[in-house]
Amino acid sequence: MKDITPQQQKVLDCIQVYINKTGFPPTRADICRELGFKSPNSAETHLRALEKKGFISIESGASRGISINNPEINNEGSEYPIIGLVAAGSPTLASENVEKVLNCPKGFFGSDFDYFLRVKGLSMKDAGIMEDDLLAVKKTQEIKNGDIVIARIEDEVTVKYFQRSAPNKVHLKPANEEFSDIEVNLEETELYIEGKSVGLIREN
Amino acid sequence: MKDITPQQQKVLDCIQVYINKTGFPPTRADICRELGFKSPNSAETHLRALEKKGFISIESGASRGISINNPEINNEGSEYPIIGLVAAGSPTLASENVEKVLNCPKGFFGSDFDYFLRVKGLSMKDAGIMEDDLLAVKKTQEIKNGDIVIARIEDEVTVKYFQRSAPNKVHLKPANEEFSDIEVNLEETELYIEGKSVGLIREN
DNA sequence: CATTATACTGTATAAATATATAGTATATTT
DNA sequence: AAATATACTATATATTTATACAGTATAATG
Repeated sequence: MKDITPQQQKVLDCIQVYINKTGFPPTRADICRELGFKSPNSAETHLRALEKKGFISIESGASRGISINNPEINNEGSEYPIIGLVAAGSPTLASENVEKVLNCPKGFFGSDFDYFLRVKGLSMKDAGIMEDDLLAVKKTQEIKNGDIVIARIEDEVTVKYFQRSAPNKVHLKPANEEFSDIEVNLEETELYIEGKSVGLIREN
Repeated sequence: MKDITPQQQKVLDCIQVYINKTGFPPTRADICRELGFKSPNSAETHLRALEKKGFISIESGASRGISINNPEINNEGSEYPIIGLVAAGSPTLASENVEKVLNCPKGFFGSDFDYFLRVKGLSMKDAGIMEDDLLAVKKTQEIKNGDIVIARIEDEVTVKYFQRSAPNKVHLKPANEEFSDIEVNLEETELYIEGKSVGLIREN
């Protein structure tokens, strides 16, 4: 991140204050009003400079399409992301997968965890895991037989019971008679374990 | 805050997700795209309804001038008691019933609640409520058919679906074939509704 | 039975907004 | 000395956007 000039800092602060106050970013004209500029192009050029330096992002063509880039990892608090549909191949915690964030005390489930996964489908129904439940997922490779795991087979993400049946064979078992076991031969098929479930939340 | 309809909830969620994803609120057209509407007026009328009910504010004339009204600024956690075995006749929240307390953000389940109930038995298994789960219970008498209620019949506490079948008759329905309905004739039997379930937590 | 709320499509338009272009001026870097 | 970045004014315009108006349809309410 390059150096910011005092005037650019003023503009950046102005954007932050405006968002805090109204809930949405300012227009060029709003920035001019706040900072006393007389031409919208004054704001425009500052915005372009801030974008070039990486402090903000500007969505081209969109009104008020300014967002502040905040690389500060907000992990020390207790805001956990809720992951909805995980697009094939994309990293799980990428921001485009984050449905919203949920404030939750650390160690709420006895164990640490990394994110909430919004459950799709009823394949774990008999384990009391229903559609739209939030699974507290701990990213780990330490899996025991019988754990409920979040697994990625080829490009599909699924929640199942984990059972190693042979050195190179893993059974992924649903908890619903209407679904059948998935048998994975590790020599033929790539299996990636995202993590395991350490808890569950249901919002009625 | 008035009741929100399912469709309005969808629109509200859509706005929140859009803001989380982009950093700024959606336009009417954006909402239409996300939810499959074909007319911007579909979004407009939903927005006006949400505004009228107090869920959002709309800045007149401003593009993307939507902000979500969040009266739950108090996301500092509170300590909620976990109620285990409820002794016959004793008041639910009496200290001898408190198993332990759990720190949980206010409004965690969208709605207020008063305590956690440790679930015993599997009578609500098919609703995804398993033994030892914690039900977030809101003490209220506002019960709709289909709500999951915590009911006290004579001296026993039970969790069931609530269904009023006649002015003086209530069906308490389990979600498990192995259990049978409880039919309560209010003229003969005393039925006290402790409250209803507004959420669930499972600690693995 | 009339009214109101919900839930939409479709079209139109005034106003809001991003953004380009043309200048002026000063400081910093190469 | 020339190029580049900063910091602005002023004007113009295509596009975006909010929002009104005209409909259709269904469910709930008094």
